[in-house]
Amino acid sequence: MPAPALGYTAGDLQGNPTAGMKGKATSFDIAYRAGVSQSTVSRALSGSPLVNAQTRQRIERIARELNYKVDKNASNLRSQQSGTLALLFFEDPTPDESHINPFFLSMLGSITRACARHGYDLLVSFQQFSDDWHADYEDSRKADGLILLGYGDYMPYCSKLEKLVAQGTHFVRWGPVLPDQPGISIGCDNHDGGKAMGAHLVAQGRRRIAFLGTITPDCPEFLARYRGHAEALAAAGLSAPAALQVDAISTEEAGYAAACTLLARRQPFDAIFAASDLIAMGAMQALADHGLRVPEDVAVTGFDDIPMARFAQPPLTTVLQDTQRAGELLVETLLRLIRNEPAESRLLPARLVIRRSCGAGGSPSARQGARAASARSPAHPGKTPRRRAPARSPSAPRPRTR
Amino acid sequence: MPAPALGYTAGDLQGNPTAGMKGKATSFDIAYRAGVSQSTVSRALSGSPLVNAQTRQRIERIARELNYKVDKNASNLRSQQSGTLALLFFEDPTPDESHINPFFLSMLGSITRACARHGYDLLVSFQQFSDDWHADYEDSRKADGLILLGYGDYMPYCSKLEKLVAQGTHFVRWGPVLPDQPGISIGCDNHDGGKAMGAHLVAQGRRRIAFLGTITPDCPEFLARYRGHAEALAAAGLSAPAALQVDAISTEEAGYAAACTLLARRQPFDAIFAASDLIAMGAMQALADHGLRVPEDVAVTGFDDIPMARFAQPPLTTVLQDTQRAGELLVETLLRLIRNEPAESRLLPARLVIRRSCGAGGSPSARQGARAASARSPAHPGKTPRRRAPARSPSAPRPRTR
DNA sequence: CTGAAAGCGCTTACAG
DNA sequence: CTGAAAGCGCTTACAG
Repeated sequence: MPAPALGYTAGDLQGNPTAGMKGKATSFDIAYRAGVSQSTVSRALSGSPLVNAQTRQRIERIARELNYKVDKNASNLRSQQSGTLALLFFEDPTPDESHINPFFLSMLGSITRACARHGYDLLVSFQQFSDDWHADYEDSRKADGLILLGYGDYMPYCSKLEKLVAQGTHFVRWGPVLPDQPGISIGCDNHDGGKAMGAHLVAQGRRRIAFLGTITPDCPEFLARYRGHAEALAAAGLSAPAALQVDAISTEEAGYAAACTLLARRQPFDAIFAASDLIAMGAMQALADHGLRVPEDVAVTGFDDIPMARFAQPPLTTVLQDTQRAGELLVETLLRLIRNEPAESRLLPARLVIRRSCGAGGSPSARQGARAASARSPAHPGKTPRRRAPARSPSAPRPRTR
Repeated sequence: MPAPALGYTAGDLQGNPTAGMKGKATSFDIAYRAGVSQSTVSRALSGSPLVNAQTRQRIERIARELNYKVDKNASNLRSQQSGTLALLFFEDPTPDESHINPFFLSMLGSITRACARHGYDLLVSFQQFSDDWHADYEDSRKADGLILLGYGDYMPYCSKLEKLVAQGTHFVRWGPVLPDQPGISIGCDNHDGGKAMGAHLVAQGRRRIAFLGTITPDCPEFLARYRGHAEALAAAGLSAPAALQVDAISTEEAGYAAACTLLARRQPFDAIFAASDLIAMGAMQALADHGLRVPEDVAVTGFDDIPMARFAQPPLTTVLQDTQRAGELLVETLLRLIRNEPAESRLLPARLVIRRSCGAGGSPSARQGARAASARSPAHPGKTPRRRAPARSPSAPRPRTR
């Protein structure tokens, strides 16, 4: 019996396209039906220019008919790359079953999309700091590189980053860009954002501005926001007294507690700059529970512009971190690293988003009117809708005396 | 020169543990150093009981020293499974760069954790309905099974599910459990949740209850909520008039628009049951813009209990879908499918979460008092905090006349 | 308990 | 433009 012509044995491949096919089709099945070698099938399907156009079409048609998909495990093994990026979340403050920080969730969305655009898959994993995460993904060839996301204690984190660098792992990290940072980071210009917010509150006539958020070196992002803020105050001849700063991690609970602590200190204040929106939401809750009005009694602002910031009552003035852009940049940078192209750390601009919680936008009297009107008229509708306060309305500083 | 003893050539492996190692270590490297065969290394590291305890320890130590990790591509290729699940999101209504529904984000969190608990990786992908998603992941052996998540037009979706079933793909889907559903679904008991909410609003004394949310068969989940609601009304001798129902997909924008449409119809109503929290948040915004108070003029309730529901002003009464449990069940069920164990569709109980937006909890007079007090006293703190309204306080029905 | 060997399904020099 | 061959790094019968 003569040896088969093209390196495969006919086996049970005769007959109609799918009859007799056990399990998934392989490139040999396609080759047999197309009357070419398996190499040619591989080339045709991977878009190699070395294939005759007609042959390619025939192969593609057959592949479609057989519902053939290249086996990623085999192709990855052979080509020594995975076509996959791994996203590692760190949730140090909330290792329990609680909800994930919505800001990171937004990042997740944009990273996922960016990966898809670049033809990469995304492996997602939630990590504890104790985990031996630094090695797993790239070493086991599940991913070509890592994206690191999450607040967290800075020092232990840093030493893990060094290990990653030493191992030659490809990674980018979302976080503050610091001088002696191991590896590459993409972050938001926290200092600038904090400064803009401080200046804005001052322009609104606020004079005694509290800051809620941990400002130890463990929390370099909050620290940078605080420093920018303090700089803006100083520029206006104001100070950021220690009595008006309370530590808080980025949760509503911490924000609530921090605001209560602040209130218990009995120091007058007319504004709260919270280091994150979550903290701000908790603080607003606490203020409401103490019978204080936002922004009439206390202006409250946050940082991040998470989706629910718009839906706070009143809508929360905050600093937008452009997660869309961040996700794209993170993925792009990581891909450059993987391809051994030059790549560098980057700071994304922070943008002030002015809503009503800072006292800008809809004036108090308009609010007052609305309230009075609504008291008169229970739910029968048809009134002309009040214009929604535009997100970025210019706002005259309201002078305040304490 | 004698042939090497154990099937590998010494190569550049002499010297200290890592010197001379090009790239990652392989099981052959470990075998060489441990003085055993590569097979034994593989067995030891995969936890086979067929390995001498001492040998195993030696191998494990060396593997640690060399920072060795099993190559997933190779092991997956060989064992024909990936140890990975794929999570496919469908975002039909919002194909743009906008934010993802926070409810699904919560699910993502719980699914990720459930996967980790079971030792699986999670591949995440956002899909358009047009995509040929039904085949890709499992066929290319990137995942052992799929988790399908997302609202969406029901009919086209359904035919894709049939295709998946025909192909023998392992998948579970989050969504309504319907009689002639292809494949396995895990969902929330939307009917029951809607009924509970309807009954609750009636018990609060509300009589003309609007429903915001699309109730065509395209949206079987909203439809089920609506039907449960209507059933509760009927049980109380009330009706759910068509004039008080407005279609809306699950976004704040749609909720805002739907509430405006409702108001423009000039039909009296004293409550809005929104088919989702996002719709409810938008509706509350619209009501506020029309000078209507929640809950004094209109009670508003939602569905999902997304994180920001607690932070609405007033906090939103809603129906909790237990995403923690759902994620776990989704993963567990899929794993059973993959292992060819019996598995079945399941309905998770819905739980009413009572906050202030429905008129229960903190009484109007208390609110009034708080407001008056706050008007008197600008931000100097130290007052006794008002008790936060307990999440599930028993509430006497407040009679209402229109 | 251990080793020698086959083979998972590809990609990619190498040779024409 | 195409084919024959090697080999990616494992797992797993098979034989002792």
